[in-house]
Amino acid sequence: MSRSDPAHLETPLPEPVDTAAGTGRRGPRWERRKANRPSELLQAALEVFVERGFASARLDDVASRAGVSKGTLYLYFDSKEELFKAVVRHSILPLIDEFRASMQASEASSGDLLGEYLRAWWTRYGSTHLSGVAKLCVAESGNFPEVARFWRDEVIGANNALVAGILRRGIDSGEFRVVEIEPMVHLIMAPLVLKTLMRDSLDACCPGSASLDPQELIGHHLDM
Amino acid sequence: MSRSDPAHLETPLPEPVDTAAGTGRRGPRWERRKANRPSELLQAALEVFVERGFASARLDDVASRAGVSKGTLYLYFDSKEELFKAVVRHSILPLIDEFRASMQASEASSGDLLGEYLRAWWTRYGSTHLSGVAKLCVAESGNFPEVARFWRDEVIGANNALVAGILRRGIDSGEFRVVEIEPMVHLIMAPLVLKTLMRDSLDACCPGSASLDPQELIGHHLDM
Amino acid sequence: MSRSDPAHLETPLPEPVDTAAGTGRRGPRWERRKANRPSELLQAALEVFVERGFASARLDDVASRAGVSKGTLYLYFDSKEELFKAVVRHSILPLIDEFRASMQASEASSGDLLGEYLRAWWTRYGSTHLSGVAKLCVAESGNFPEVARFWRDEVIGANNALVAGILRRGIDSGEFRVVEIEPMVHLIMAPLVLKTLMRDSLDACCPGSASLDPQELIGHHLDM
Amino acid sequence: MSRSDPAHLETPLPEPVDTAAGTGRRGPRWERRKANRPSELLQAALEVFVERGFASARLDDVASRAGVSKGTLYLYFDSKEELFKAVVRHSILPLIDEFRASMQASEASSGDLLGEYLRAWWTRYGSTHLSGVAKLCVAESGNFPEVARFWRDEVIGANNALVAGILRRGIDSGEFRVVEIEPMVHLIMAPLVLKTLMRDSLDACCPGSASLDPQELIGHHLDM
DNA sequence: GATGAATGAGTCTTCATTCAT
DNA sequence: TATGAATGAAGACTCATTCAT
Repeated sequence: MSRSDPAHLETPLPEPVDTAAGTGRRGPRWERRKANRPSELLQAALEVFVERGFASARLDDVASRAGVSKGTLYLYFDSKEELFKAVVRHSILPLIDEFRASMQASEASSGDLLGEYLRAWWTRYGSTHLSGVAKLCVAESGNFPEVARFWRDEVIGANNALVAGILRRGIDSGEFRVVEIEPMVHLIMAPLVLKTLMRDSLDACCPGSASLDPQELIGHHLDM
Repeated sequence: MSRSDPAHLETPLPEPVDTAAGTGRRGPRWERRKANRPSELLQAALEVFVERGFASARLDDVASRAGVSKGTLYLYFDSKEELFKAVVRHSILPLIDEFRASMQASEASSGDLLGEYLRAWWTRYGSTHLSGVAKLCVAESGNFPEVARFWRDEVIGANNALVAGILRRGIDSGEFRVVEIEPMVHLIMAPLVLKTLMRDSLDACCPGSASLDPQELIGHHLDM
Repeated sequence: MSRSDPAHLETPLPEPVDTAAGTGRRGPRWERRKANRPSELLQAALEVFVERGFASARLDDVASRAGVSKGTLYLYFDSKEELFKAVVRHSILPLIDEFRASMQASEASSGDLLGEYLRAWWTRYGSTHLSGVAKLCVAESGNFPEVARFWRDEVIGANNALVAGILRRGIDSGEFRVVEIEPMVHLIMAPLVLKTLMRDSLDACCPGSASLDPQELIGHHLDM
Repeated sequence: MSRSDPAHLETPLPEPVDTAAGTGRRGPRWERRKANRPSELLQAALEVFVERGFASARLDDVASRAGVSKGTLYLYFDSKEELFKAVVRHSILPLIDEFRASMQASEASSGDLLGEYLRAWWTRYGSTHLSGVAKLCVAESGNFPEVARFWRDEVIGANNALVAGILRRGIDSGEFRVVEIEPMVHLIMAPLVLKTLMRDSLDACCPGSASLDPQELIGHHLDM
C-alpha cells in the first residue's frame, strides 16, 4: 500500500473488544453494540458536521442522532476534534481505494474509461452524503489545516491522479488530442465538484444547471 | 432597481452620529476615521469570518483586528449575526452593481465582452479578499439559510445573468454557435469559482492549475 | 469492647458468597483469591486514595490496580464513599487492637515500654503504607467530617490514650518526673506524626531530619 | 532578593489596568473593581480550597463566595489549576518576606529571639486562615508535585532556615547548649505545625493540647 | 460472580452580550 | 462615543453508577 497519509490521519476505526451481538428480543434501556457503534457514530457525526460545521455542531446532536448518549461518544473518540478527523478520514479513504482498484482493473478505451470514471465518481461520491465532507473540509480549512492538507493531497490529489492517468493514456494512444493534462483535469472536474459543493450548501442553487450531470459533461469534454 | 433582497439583507451601512461630516472643515485624522468605522469593522470581520467561520470567529478577534474594543462593535451592529449578514451584504453588493453597470456600458463584440467580463471578475473579485465571502456563505449555509439564499439568488444569480446575457447576445448575432445557455454558463464559471474557493481554503491546492487563469480559460471556452 | 465507632464505620468487611470456604478441600489459587478480594480491593483503593485524594481518585484506577473491572467494585462496596470509609476503617482498626493488646501484655519498665511502643508505632504504622491514611483523613476532613471524627477520636485518641497510660504509669512509679500528661503526649508524638505526613506528601521533605527516627526521639524525650 | 522559586510560581498577582474606584453610591448590577478583585478572589479561593480540596472545590462556590460570577474568575486566572497555584503562592510569600525582614532587624538575645519568632509564627500564620494552605499543599501533593516542592523548599525551607539561624547564633554565643541543629528545628516546629494541620482538618482534635501554645512550647524547648 | 459498554449528572470553560464608567 | 469588566447561558468532557451479557 503506497498511500502516504499524514500519520495523524492514519488511525484505524476504534475497535473495542468484540462481544457476541445480542439475540435481539426485548427492549433494554440500552444495547450493547460494540462492533458497529463506531461507524454508526461516524455516520451521525458526518451528517451533523456537514449541516452545521465543526464549531456549531453539538455533540449532543451527534449522539442523539446516533441514538446514544453523549458519554458514549467518548468511549470511541477522545474529543470532538478527533471525532471530526475520524469523520473525514474514514468517510473517504475506502472510496479512494475502491476507485484506484477499479481503474487498474479496467481495459476499456480511454474515452469510455473517462466516462466510466466520471459516472462512478458521481454515483459513488458526488450524489452521496459523502460529498458533504468536501464542503466540510473547505469550510474548516482555517481551523484544521492538517485536515485541509489531507483532503487536498490525499483526496483531491488521488482523484486528479486517476483522471490524469486516463487522459495521458488517451493522449499516448492517439485517442485524445494533445492537451496540457493538469489544466484539463481541472476543467473536467471543476463543474462536477462545484456542483456537489453547491448542492451541499446553497442547495438547489442555479436551477437549470441540473442537466449538467455526468452524461452531458462527458459529451462536452470529449469534444475537446 | 430589480434587486429582490430579503428584507433583512437590505439594511444600509450603519451610520453613527457623524461628527463634522459634510462640513469639510476641522477633520483631524482620528475624527475622520469615525466616519468609516463601520466599513473598517466590516473589513476586519470579513477577514476573521473567512479565516475561522462564523461560530469559531471571536468578536474579540474582530475588534482587535479593527483596532477597537469589543463593546464598540455593538455600537454599530446589534449582534454577531447581524455583523455576519452585514459582512456578506456590503462586501458584495457594490461590486455586483459595478459589474452590471459596466456591462450595460460596453459596446464590444460578444467574444471580447466575455473575455473582458471574466478578466474583470478575476481582477475585482476572484483575486480579492472578497471571494472569501463565497467560501463563507458555502460554509455557513446550514446555519444561515437566508444568507445562502441571498448569495445564490442575488450574487450567483446576478453573475450568471450577466454571463448568460453575453452568451445570448453572441448567439443572437451569430458570433457564437448555438448552445444551451445555462449549462454553458456553469461550465465557464465553475473552474474559476472553484479555484477561488480552493485558494481560500485548501490553499495553493492543485499546484499547476495556476495556469488556468482568465486568459487561458477564455481561450478554451471560446473554442466551443 | 469499649470502642464507640459511629455506626456507619462499624460495618464488617464485605463477604461475598464464599465459595468452598471452610471446607478446606478443592481450593485452586484463583478460587481462593475470591475470598480475600475485599482486602485486595481495599489495598488498591488505599493506595489510589492516598496518592490522589478522594475526589481525584478514579474507580477505574482502583479497579485496574486491583486487577479487576470497575463493575466488580460494586459487588463489594455500595459506592465510592463507602469504599473510602471502608479503607479508613479496615486499614487501621486491626492495628489499634494489636497495639492495645501488646501494651496490656507488657511488664517492662515504663521507659522501656515507651521506647518499645514508639518503635512499634514506627515499624508497624509510621513506616508503612498505612500512615498514608492519616494524610488522607486530614485532606478529606472537610468533605467527610465523620471520617475525620473517627480518625481523631478512635485512632489518635486510642494512640494517645496508650501513650498517656505509659506516662502515667511512669510518673506513678516515680520513674518519670511529674509532667502534664496531655501536652507531653503531643510533644512526643508530633515529630513522628508530622514526619509521616510529610513523607506521604511533601516527600523527603526536610532532609536531615531523617535521623530523628525512633531511637533518637526516645532518647531526647526521656531526658525530660 | 535571593529566593529561588520555581519559575512557574513566580508570576505576580494579575493586575488589570487600573481604573479609578467608583464613588460608591447606588446599587448597580455589578461593580467595577479591577484593583483588588484578584486578592478578593484569592481569599475566597483559599477558603474553598482549604475546606474542600482542589478537586471537590467548585469554581461556582469560589465565585459566589467572592460575590462574583463564575466567568469573572477567568478574567483573572486562566484555569482552576492556575487559581490554585496562585492561592498557594500569594498567600504565603509576603509572610515569608516579612519574617525574614523582622529577623534581620532584631537584636534580642537568642532565647528571646526564638520566643519572639515562634510567637510571631503563631500569630501571623499558625492562628490564621493562612495555615490552611499547608494542609492544602499536603493534601494535593500527589496531584500538584510542583506545588508540593514549592511548599517544601520555599516555605518550610525558609522557615527552618530562620529557626536554624537563631539556634546557631545561640549556640555560637554559648547561650544554648550544643545540639544538632536540624533535628532540633524539627522537634521545635513539629508540635506547632501539627497543631495547625489538625485545627484545619480534624478540628478541635486532641482537646487539652490547646495549652501547648507558644509560651509553653518555648519554655519546654529552652530547657534543652 | 464478573465484566465493561452505556448512561447522564456535574463541572470547567468559553464567549456573545450588557452596562457602569 | 468608547471602553472593557462582568455576566451567564451554552457546550465539551469526566466519571460514578447501572445493567445487559
